[in-house]
Amino acid sequence: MSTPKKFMQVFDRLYAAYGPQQWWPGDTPFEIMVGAVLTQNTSWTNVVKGIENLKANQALDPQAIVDTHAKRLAKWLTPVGYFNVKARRLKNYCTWYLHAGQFEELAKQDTHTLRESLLSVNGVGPETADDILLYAFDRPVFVIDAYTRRLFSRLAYVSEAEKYESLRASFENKLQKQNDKVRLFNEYHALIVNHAKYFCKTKPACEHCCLKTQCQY
DNA sequence: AACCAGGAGACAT
DNA sequence: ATGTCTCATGGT
Repeated sequence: MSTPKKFMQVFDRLYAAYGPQQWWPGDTPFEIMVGAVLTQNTSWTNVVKGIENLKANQALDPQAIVDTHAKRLAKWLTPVGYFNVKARRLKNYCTWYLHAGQFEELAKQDTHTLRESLLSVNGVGPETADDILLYAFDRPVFVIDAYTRRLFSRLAYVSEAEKYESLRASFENKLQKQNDKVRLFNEYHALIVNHAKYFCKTKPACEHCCLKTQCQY
């Protein structure tokens, strides 16, 4: 149905409109991992405040997070929203992360093994896992999020009902022949998220406005 | 003042 | 396998 060329044309238009995005916002792989968990169904501006709180308490560290009582952790995560679940999820993640030997050991694993291991953590679903794989471990996986679904279903390149794994496989397949997929996937997902600011606000959305820099409808 | 944000898990059907 | 509910603050 949609050709690989179309998927690159969308990328080219987004890149031409917005330029390189310099993702993921975060200084270290671990900070990226924390951000990936905290941003679940949450705006990034809220996540920043939570990460600032962690930093201010010397708690942007896996051992510190494991050692911090959930109640105290949740308090730091207040501005993030879902602070009780996310405190629990962060602790789950950090327990796994420390047990697995942190970045150095995990970086030795092949992408599939690492992905399955990430998904075994309670609180890490497919999108969070792929955020971490792409942005912390530089693996060529295409992240599917709500914006990706919305944009490409509005463009009628995919159906709204398509499931996560199917979409991911589809995107990765369409872009298989591109070189430097890590960089491409990195920019592509970031551009889609950035572009979401300009999504058509009308309901139902018009089908053709979603790739214009400024929707005038 | 409703509505949504860079999802995921528990649970019922 | 597929729906529905819950989690929660902050910005429009």
